[in-house]
Amino acid sequence: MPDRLSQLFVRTLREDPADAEVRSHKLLVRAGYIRRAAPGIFTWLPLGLKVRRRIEKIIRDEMANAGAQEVFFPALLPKEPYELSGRWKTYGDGIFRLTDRKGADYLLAPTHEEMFTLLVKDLYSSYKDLPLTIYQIQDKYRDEARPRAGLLRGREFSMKDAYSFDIDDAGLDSSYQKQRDAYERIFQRLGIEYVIVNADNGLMGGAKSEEFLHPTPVGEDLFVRTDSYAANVEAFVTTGLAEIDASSTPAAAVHPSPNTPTIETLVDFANANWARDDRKWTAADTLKNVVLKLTHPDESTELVVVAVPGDREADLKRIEVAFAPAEVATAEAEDFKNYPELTVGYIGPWSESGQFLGEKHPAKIRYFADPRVVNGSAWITGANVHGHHAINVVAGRDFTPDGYIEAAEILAGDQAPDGSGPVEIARGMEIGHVFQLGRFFADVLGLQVLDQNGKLVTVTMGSYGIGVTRLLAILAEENNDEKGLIWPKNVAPYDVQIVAAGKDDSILDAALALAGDLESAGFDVLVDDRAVSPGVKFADAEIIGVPSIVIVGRRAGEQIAEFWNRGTGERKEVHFSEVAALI
RNA sequence: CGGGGCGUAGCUCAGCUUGGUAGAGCGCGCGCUUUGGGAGCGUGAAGUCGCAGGUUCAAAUCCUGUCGCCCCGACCA
Repeated sequence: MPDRLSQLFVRTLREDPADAEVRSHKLLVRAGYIRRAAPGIFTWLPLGLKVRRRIEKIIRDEMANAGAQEVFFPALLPKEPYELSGRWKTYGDGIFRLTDRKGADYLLAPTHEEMFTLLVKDLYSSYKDLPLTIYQIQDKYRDEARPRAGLLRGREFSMKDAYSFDIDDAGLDSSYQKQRDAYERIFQRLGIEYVIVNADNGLMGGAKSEEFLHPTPVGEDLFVRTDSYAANVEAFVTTGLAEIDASSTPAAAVHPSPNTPTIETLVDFANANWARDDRKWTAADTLKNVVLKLTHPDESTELVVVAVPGDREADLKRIEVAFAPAEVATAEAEDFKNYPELTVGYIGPWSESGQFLGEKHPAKIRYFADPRVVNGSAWITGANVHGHHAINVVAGRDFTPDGYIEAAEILAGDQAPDGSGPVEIARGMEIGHVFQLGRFFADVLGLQVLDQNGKLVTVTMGSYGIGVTRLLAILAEENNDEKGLIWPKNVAPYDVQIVAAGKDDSILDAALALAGDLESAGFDVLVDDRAVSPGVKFADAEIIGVPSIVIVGRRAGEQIAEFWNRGTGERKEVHFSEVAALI
């Protein structure tokens, strides 16, 4: 029997919910697909579940094509595996923790690397068992500091996570490639635009890491791209900077510089008082020294100073990557108390007696610089004396950083590392992530197998995730108009929605008969059999977004219906027998 | 965690400045009419005004505290 709208558990809303901001969130709630249960946590109604199942179907298809087998882990897990991997701690407030009646600690899994690793360890012990790729589609839990945008960033979300297990790096490369290919097919089948970008490997080390980003203004990640290069800004590597010949640069000198609290005022002051012959000073001539507080995994803290050219902001995300696994925060007044060497507002690598910042220099504070601070570059920077700046402070001559890290923000127009020219910057939402974990989890959890020589070797792993409910939200975000949702055919909750438009019983009978025929022909059919005015039915059909709508009305007696393409808006009268071919 | 906004009927909101009978639209029930674009008329049910304390003869409204939600930022394998 086709589903009848009069019986379907759904209620459409005429107005946008007050707590929704992004389009997908508003429409999914208004059209009766989901309901909010708690911040970032949603209840799924029949329509929403149907779409979700259809997305999962496509993912399962492609996982099967890629030779991956489905398993299913609990969402509620004991803490021990996570203690072994260290993530019970490193996840911090990001996981939901709970305690059973005996006082034992549990967590709602944010992701399942440990469990997959232990399962394979449990069952397999020979190289002959490998390679293996297994996956699950399971709800994940993360206690996000701020859930937002409905399904796009929830605290409970469905994710397909796959893991590959190989004996050697070549095997890992091959398993990785299979999943990567599968991801491309999945996103293509779903009609979701994506870019593959190089990503940061995070805490777990490993070799390759690539993110599938969907370019969208509601995205949370920034990425850069050219025709041939794409990377998350976190993974962008600055290259192609040549050393500068500083042999004619005058010696560094300290000058008073009152009332220059910002880069802008400093540049103005420099041009007014230290004018140079060849050109004006610009922000790019100043060196900004940012004081950061590192919190190491053992909870110890340390202040470090990071230098970036004054015309760029320091990018904390990029810096975080460089200092991982330490956590990075900007230093606050409190933190400076223990560091009287630091003259806030006038911090610099050099003072009149020579290099000042750096592990082996008077301040004993580690000093790092962005690669743009090339040897020979000359800077206006703090002189470590209140109210004074130094000019012509030359990198490599007057100071040498303890190390170089990617610290400055990336700007549109920067050169791509592969030489393909200036990059553009865009916003994207992560929809998939493939990456080579390597042996991190296998090491800490002891996943080893015997190789051909009878020797124990540690297995190498890959991890491959796709956010299922996030994909659904993105599909809703991309496929709609002012009237409502417009689902792509392969994920729509129904193939066709039949609207019985007219009060005569014969119209409803004809609609039901047509529905029965279409269902027999293999279509998933929804019939609007309600005793409401046609306007209501049309409006609901539009917001629900089934791509093919068939109106059975005035000419039902002649077996004539109107076929309505929700996407194009095109409507035309056709004989009942022709409907199937149009769906 | 920092900044901003908001909690009044199932939903979207008004009322609060200036204290005095708790409202509208939509939705929901019933009756009649209507049936190709959220239809009409009549009638009805529905609210501890987030919570707690205080001021007052009297608090949705003023004061204090507290909880929650949304947005921006920080954060986000």
